[in-house]
Amino acid sequence: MGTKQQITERIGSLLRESKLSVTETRTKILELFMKSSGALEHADFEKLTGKTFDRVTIYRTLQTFLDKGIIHKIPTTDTSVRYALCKSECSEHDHHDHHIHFKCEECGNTICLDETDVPPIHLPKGYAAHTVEVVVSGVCKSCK
Amino acid sequence: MGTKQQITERIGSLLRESKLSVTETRTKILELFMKSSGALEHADFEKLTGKTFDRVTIYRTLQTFLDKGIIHKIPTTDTSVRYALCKSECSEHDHHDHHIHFKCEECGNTICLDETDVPPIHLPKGYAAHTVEVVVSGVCKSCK
DNA sequence: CATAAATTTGCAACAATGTTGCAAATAAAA
DNA sequence: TTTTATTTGCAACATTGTTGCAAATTTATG
Repeated sequence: MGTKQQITERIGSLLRESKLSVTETRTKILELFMKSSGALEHADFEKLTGKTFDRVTIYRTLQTFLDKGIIHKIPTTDTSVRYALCKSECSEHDHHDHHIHFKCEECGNTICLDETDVPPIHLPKGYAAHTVEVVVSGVCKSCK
Repeated sequence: MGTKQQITERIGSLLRESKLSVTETRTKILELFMKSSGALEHADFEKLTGKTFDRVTIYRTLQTFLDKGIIHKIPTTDTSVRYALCKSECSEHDHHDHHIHFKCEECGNTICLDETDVPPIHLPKGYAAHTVEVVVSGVCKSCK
């Protein structure tokens, strides 16, 4: 994981690579992503340690990160929106998630299973697939 | 598809089987589900032909149908919630969707691909799967 | 390092979406 | 037909997401 300072430096590079100003909000939000194992939703960012950020700022920051391919959304069956950090293969114009998502029914956490590939889906004739999203619900390692 | 009257009768049976009163709202909403090929969202129900139903009634009706296993939700990456009719295998206490969902990036429609099975997912050790949701985005038959 | 230019933030105001309690209306049971 | 149970619609509210704009912060420039 690295020291606090190393993480801050890594975040700085990430933001500069994406041609974004290095600001307190962006740094804090990325820190939270790196610290937490699972996917985050909007509410998680409002209770950030110390200073609280305006809801609007958080919405805009998350949207910016989505645009730049730094984070991705995870599909849900409710109105909540969950976000997770992208791996290095993702970029602004070529944004793929080749992993599946797992939502634990016990603890409620959603995590990216990076090692588990999305299986090939055989669609009926006439359909062209662009992206495939897989969300598995069940009981996770920790809750078993 | 059958005549209007046959559909109405089928809807009546479906509701009675689920131990629900046969009301105008429920009938109209089920009619809309049966007429439309794809998944529906809340807004689609508000502009129902003729009489308009209260938003609250629609929310409650959809929730009731979910509880009874008449419809199911489809995961999305935004805040919208999409619903589709369940097939006969679904019931109140045993609710599976063994098909995948396809969202067309052209026309915006979401449809259930009933013939396309969900492939088996090989999870890492320690994870127990309960349900698997697959949503494929791309271009559908009609838009190609 | 100081200043100018560009970007980001926070506030206010609004829009859209979802929820709850309760009385009136409707459907089912007697 | 009358009684009982269920459903509906209204009002009021809670939550979530959006837009314009001025103040604050960050980056670029001399």
